[in-house]
Amino acid sequence: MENQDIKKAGLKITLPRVKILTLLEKHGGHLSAEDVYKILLEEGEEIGLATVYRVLTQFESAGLVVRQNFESGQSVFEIDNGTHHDHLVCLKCGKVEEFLDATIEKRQEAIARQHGFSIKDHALVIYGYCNKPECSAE
Amino acid sequence: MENQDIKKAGLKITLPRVKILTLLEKHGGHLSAEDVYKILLEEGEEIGLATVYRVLTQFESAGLVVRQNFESGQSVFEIDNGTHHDHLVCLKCGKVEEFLDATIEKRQEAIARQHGFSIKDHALVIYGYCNKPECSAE
DNA sequence: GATGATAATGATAAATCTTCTCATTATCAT
DNA sequence: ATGATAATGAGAAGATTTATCATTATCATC
Repeated sequence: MENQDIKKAGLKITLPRVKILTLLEKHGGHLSAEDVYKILLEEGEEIGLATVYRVLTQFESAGLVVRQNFESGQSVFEIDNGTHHDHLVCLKCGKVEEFLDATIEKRQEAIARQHGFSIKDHALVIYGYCNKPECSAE
Repeated sequence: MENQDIKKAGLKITLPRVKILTLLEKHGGHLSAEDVYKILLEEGEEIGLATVYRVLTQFESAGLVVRQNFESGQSVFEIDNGTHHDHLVCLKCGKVEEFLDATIEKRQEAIARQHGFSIKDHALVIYGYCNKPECSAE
């Protein structure tokens, strides 16, 4: 029940917040603020773009969603289900796949330690061409 | 001699291009287009911001420089010395350190293969706090 | 269930980063 | 030196995101 998540974050339960969180859960994928705005408009919801940006940032602070900065120039958001993962992005069709590799995670910790960094976060994105016929060529 | 690099890229040797490439080599670090523009202005050069953006993009296409997209929201550029590496970024002071880990590189190849992706590029950035006293405290 | 303090919304303006336009200027092969 | 062509720079414009602020909704309390 996503309403409880919103409340736990110290935020009031409002229609825009419920709509946005529900959409992200339903969609499952990686949506930009503009994506969220357009989809909600198409579904007949009345919502402002500023509200979408504001709510997504609040959800990020609250740990409800995770922000990803791919090369596209705009941030995309996905539900934070608690399991960290990295991304593979197809440069042709934009498909995003997720992966988690224990070896890489461990090495990162070691590298941060070697450099005297206390690791806070990391972003690993592999860019390439997926195996769809129209993408694999190039 | 950087003039040869510019020529090899199929670009005419112009003052702005030489200035920008020289600055990046001299500085060694990671500069944004705005950084490059300001530094050149301070050095008394006459140059337009549009030219800086244009030239940096051309240099990127030519493989002379590498573009990095950190969380800052703006692209930063560094000379491409041919040796790929990843980055550690301090969230407090902005310090950037470089590293290369063979294990991680190999695992990425394997992961891309497993997912049917032909890997084109990747970006790994570890965010954290460096060991300077003013940064290491959370 | 009504009330009121407070937070949230949405339209718009503005900030930020980057690219485009186009008249002027510089480069370089001849 | 000349001329075809590419490059520059100033400003406009585009794209993404944030700030402003009057109006509206939420929710604890009565």
